[in-house]
Amino acid sequence: MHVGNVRTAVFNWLLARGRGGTFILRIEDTDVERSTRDSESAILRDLRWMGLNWDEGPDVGGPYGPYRQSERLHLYESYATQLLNAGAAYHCFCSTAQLETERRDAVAAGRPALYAGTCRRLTREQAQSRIDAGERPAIRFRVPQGRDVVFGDIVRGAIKVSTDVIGDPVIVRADGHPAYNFAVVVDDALMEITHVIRGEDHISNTPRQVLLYEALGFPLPAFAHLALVMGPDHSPLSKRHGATSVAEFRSKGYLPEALVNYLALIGWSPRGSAHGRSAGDDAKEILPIDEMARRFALEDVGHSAGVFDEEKLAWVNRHYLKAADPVRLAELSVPYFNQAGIPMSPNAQGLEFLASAMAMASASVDRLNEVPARLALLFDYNVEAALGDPHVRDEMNGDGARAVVTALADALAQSPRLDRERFRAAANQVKARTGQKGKSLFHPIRLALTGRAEGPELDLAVPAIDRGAELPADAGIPKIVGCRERATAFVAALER
RNA sequence: GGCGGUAUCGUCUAGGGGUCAGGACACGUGGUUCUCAGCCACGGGACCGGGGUUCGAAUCCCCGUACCGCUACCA
Repeated sequence: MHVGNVRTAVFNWLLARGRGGTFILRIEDTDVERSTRDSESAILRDLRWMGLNWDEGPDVGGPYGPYRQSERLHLYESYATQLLNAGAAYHCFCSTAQLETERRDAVAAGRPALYAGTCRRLTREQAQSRIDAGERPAIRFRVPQGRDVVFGDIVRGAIKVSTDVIGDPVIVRADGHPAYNFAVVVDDALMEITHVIRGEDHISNTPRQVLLYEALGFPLPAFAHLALVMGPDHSPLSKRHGATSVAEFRSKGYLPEALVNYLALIGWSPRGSAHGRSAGDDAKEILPIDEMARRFALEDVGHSAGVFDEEKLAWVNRHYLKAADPVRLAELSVPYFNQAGIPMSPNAQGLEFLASAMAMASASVDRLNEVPARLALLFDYNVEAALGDPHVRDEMNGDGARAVVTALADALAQSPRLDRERFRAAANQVKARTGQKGKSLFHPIRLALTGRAEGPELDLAVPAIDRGAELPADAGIPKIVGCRERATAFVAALER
């Protein structure tokens, strides 16, 4: 599912949930080519992951089923027949080639490119005899000429279109499948849909549909057309802009609540939220989905297209990462460790350990896929690689740094596994022995204990390393070398 | 080509006849007595153009321009 489409789903969901409405999932699978089992299950999977639960749908059923258009063919057929009998629709035998020629001619002549009406005046007898002769016609809706169709749009206000620029649309294809514009009208009416909220690419379809509602004697729902989501170059968001599908954002390690929150912010802001001279609590853009539902109003939705900004998505994601349950984060991170070449399948104890180490990653990372890099210092401690770095070598050539590391190894030699207090005590001991402080004290310690010049706070990292070193082999976590062993190995390597 | 839609910092937006045009992301600077990230503070940065209405227009109206959509027996 494309994020632009889920955003539409988000707005629908928000309205339904905020007003005690019913959120319905209907599968529009009248295009046999494009509609597959996979595409349907992918939609369900993405929607579920996003937390956009539905009250009625193909999987849960409901009083207005079935919820797949492919299972409602008899309904469309019956309404098409009704239209045919009323003279509001007619059979069309025109070939695609003929249609194409007519369209090109119309454009060349500066006329609107619409159906020429060739079969409009065929009598029912003429049509019937051609059908009997084996021709397979489509069914077109007879658009009344010379009047304006006006419909209200909650987002944009009244929209008026002359029927003179609307060609007679095909409502049933030659293969018997209904066309989109027809199927949705029948379904929306039968399913008693009150609000049709969709992308603005459908606004030109709406007049045709309004005409169909009229011809069928159905009451009109409320319409709301949402501006589209664009890429940074202001063209429709597509692959070349990077990730575009829910599945891709999921696999990059965005949290669903963050994606939902961010998507809702494109084209909508809570009334008065960003308003005023100073930012108060109301100015918060971080809003849990239920809170958004409570505040959501279609009237507050913007009119113009919005550019999808992954930087801002990442910012929103960070907020949710910080607030998330560490155990959940630990579970979600496991696949990323495996991808990153840190194979693991933690049991409960391993997970608990991972969760305890999560704080040093979740507060400083944009996405879950960055967690392994942030926590790699736990698992791959490599003295040779560290000393192979010219900068590290350089720093360790200083007498001060050398003394710090040696003193550290000494201090840790007798020490039990470090927790935060013991680490501080050890650091103070080194400080007293060497006279080094601040950066020239802690940076060599960091190098010796993590093998890296940068990383999480040592107060967090050091205890995590030693907790990991105590883990039994069956915890499902790669073996972790403790700080004592690291310091010793580092000094030894330095002396070589 | 025809028809429809849209136009406030780079981006998402608030506002709307008289405002220092506000906030958020991003960016820059400084702080956080180990680093990166984070966090905090401060800073630069916008009303598409032209007419009209009005004492006064970014705001209302018209035209233009740009962008987007539709113009399918796709949805």
